[in-house]
Amino acid sequence: MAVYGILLPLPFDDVFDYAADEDLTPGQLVEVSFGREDLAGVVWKKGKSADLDPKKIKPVKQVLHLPPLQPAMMDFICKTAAYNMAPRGLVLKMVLGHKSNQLPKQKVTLYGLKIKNENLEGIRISEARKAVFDFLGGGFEAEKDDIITATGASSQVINAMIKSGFLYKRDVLVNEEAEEQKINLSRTAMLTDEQQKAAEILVRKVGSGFSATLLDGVTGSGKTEVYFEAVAEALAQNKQVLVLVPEISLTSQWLQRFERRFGVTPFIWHSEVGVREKAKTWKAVSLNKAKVVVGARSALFLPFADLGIIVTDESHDHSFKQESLVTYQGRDMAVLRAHLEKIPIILSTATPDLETIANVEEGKYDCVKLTRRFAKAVLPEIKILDLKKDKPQKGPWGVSFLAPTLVSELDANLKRGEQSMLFLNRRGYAPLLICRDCGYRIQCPHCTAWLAEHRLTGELICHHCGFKMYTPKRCPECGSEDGLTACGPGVERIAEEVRNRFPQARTAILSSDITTNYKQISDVIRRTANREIDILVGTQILAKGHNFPDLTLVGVVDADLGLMGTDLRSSEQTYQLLEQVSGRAGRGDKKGVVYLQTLYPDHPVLQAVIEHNREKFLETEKESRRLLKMPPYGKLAALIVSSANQDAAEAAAYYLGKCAPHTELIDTLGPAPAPMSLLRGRYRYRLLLKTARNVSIQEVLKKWLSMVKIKSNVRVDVDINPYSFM
DNA sequence: AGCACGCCGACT
DNA sequence: GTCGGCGTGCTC
Repeated sequence: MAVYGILLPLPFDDVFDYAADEDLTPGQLVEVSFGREDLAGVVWKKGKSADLDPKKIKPVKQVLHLPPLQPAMMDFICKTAAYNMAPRGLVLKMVLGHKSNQLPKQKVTLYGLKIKNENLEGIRISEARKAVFDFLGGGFEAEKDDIITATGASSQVINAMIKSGFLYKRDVLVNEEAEEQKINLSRTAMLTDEQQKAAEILVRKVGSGFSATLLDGVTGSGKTEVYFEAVAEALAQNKQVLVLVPEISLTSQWLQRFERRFGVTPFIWHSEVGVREKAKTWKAVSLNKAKVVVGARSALFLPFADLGIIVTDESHDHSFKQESLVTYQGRDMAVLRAHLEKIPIILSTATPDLETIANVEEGKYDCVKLTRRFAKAVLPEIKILDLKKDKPQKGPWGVSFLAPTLVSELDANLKRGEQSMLFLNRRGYAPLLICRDCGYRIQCPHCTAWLAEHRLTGELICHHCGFKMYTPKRCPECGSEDGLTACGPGVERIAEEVRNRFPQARTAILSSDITTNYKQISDVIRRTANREIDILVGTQILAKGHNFPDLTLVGVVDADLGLMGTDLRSSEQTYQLLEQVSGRAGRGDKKGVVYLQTLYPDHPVLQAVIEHNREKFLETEKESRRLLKMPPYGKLAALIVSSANQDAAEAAAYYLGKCAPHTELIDTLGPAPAPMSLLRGRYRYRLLLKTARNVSIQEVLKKWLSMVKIKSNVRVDVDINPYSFM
């Protein structure tokens, strides 16, 4: 009986000792009992790690019939954990995925709708039940857990629905295996000379070890088609391919382009994919049957058997950063994985961030440029609308948020039969309700934030913790009947104004709280692409890589949003966002126009956007980062000290601050109450650690944290290279 | 993380 | 008297 160290998918950095009589190899997946539950774990090393009573060592229950993790994958787990200051077990948890694919399950029970959505008349339906009906509409089947997470309905609601005959259940064997993906490589792409040259450079990287290449192309230049060539090359060498995309841009549009090129649907991996499907994909990936996977950042932790290339699409996108459980920047971890697997990675974007540019300038990354838009398309003209001069005019529906010039241009565009888009990065109807009579502002009980009004659902919602309440009729403070007034615009309010001004136009809203799942988002995007929509009003989602050939006018309702942020990346992010949004206009053969509404027409970021002058923006931004010794010219880490008990959080934060290292190369700031000083019922304090580039910030953090005894009701979260300081 | 154990306040 | 709040400690 030999003892082995088994890494478990739990928040521990160390392995646990188990005994086995057969010979085990590191990387093998095993089932063990831990406490009262059974878990899948990974054999990490031979020999015992802890000095404990041999009677306590439990036996390995069984070796799972799954391919073992490869050494590069185990190395990736260790390095990801070390870099992000997370326990290795938590990184393993991301690798093993959802619980149900960790242990082989015999069967799984799926639920579907027994009756059609349309036949619901005369039946009283609660909010939760309605969500279940919507989720399972169109013959969709899902596991109970998936229905619960997707709809927020409780399991009692679902049980009641089964009992009263709304849902049927069906048992499915879970050990179904995916067919090997057959890729059609005989197709070829139509590329311009510039694209062809870029593609050739990328193709040559495949199969020649590690390399990182920035594919830097203006919006609409056909980056996707270019990196598809490198994908094709990897597939031709019979290697696997991983394409990482921002969570929301994995729409049917992207998939259609992929299918047109390769004749198959790739395996898809993101948060809305069901447990059963994930188990199938996980296995197919580890058995080298899945050749191409497209997914959100979590797909990076899939155990590929023979990976040949990684692509990150829209690689500047901030949704590659995970901010919960293990905090990591998916794009950076993708580069790390490519390095360990000794394969190329392509970072594709129109708006690279400063870190990536610095890596190119230092020769760590290669760079391939695409400077021209595809076919006849040209870059749109960008015009600034000074809201101080071009003041929005009140209408019979109330306050206006659109400058008269923008209104008349929208009108003209509508008359020409062309499409328009209005962009405002703010969900709901209004960001805040204020009482005109007593000045009271309705705040979230769990966070330092106002509650946003959502008029479509009649609710006030906290955009930070999800707290919801019905919109009160009277002011909760003074009881005034008509005092509550919506303050400022959200997309719903802009859409309301558009409908009032242009009742004949077909309008739609694209916002994560109205279009809540991939199906709905894809639907709006499809209708827009099919010209069934005249004016599309939307948030963030609009900025992401969609292709609407007939869209010729883009209006940015508030270009200043984010310009005044305290975040070191806020001007970079605003620049990227405006550039990306502008990039939606004029992708077909008609020229596009973009209007930026602003109160600060001379702001350098806006000036750089209208001139399409990225260099100018980058130079000023680099200069200020250099002066502040901020990334990429220094390293940065944030410590968030939080507790349900305010005194405990404050005490711990000040104690950390007192022990903070200060040297020539190391600087600490804080503690200060975090910008969101109360979040989800926890009081938060923040400290920032800044070091020179050649210092290992993780080592400094480790030493610092080991000096301080933190009480158990206080949590310290480390964020390496923080994006948001919230 | 998840779970049990255990020690104090509030309520049928 | 008991129910249940969460602070503490443990899992190989």
